[in-house]
Amino acid sequence: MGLAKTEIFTDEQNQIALFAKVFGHPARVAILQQLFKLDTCICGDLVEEIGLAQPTISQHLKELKNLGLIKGNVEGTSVCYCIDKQNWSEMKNTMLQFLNQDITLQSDCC
Amino acid sequence: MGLAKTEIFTDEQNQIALFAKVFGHPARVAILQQLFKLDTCICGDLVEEIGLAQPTISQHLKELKNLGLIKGNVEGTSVCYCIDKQNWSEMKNTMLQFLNQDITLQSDCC
DNA sequence: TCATTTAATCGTAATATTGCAATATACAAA
DNA sequence: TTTGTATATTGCAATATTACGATTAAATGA
Repeated sequence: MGLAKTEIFTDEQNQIALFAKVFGHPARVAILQQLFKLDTCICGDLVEEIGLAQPTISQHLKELKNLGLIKGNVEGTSVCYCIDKQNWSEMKNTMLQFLNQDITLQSDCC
Repeated sequence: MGLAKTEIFTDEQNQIALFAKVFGHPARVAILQQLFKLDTCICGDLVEEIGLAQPTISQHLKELKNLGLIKGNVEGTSVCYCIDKQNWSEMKNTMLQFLNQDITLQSDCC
C-alpha cells in the first residue's frame, strides 16, 4: 500500500499526522531552524547552509510552503523565505494539545 | 534514494525528525490518544477501536515501542500497552523546544 | 495433550519519499 | 538581445512505508 487509510481517522488525527510528517525529515527541521535563527528572510543560502542539492532543498521548501508554515517572496532572481508566524502558531496549538496529553494522566499502569 | 542523509544534520535535528516521523501517521496518533484516554492499559482492543488489521496495528505498536514512547506487558495471552511517561516527557521537552522557537522571533519579514 | 485465543512475524503488493542530474523558467545586467 | 544567476520542475533510481493474508509463537483452558 504505502498510503494511509485517512478516512477512518478524525480530522484532528489526520492534521496532527500531516504536521508531524513534515517535521519528519531533518532537512526540513534544519530549514525551519535556519529561518528562525536568521529572523530576517533568507533565500537560497539554505542550499549552502544545509548541504543538499538545490533541487532537493527546493522540494523540501515546497512541502513546507504547501502546509503554510513558510512563505516565499520573489526578490529579483532570488526568493526570500520566512516563517509564517500566524500559521506556525496555529500549528503549534494543535501539536501542543497532542503533546500535553500526559498532564492529565494519573499514574503508570504497567 | 528514499533514505535521508542523516549524517549531515545534528543529533538534535535527527532526533526531532525521528520523533515527528512516528507521529506522522494517523494510526499511531490514534493509538497514543487511546492509551492516554484509557489511562489504564489496553491490549488488542486497539485493533477493534482503530479499525485496521491486527498485523498493521502490531506493526505501528512496534514502532512506538522502538522509540520508547510506549511499553507492553504480557498478561496471559494478551499484551497490555501503556504510555511510558518518563520517555514521553523527555520527547516532549525536545519537541517543545522546537515548536517554541517562534517566541523569540521579533517581526515578520516578508 | 490438544484446541483456542492473542499477538508477533513473514512475505509481498501498492504506493510514497528522498535525492539529484538535467532541464526549464524568470529575472537582471551588459 | 544575449548572458548569467537563482530557483522551480521533470524524470528517474533507490529505498521506505503502509497494509494485510498467511503463518508462527506463546499462553490458557478443556
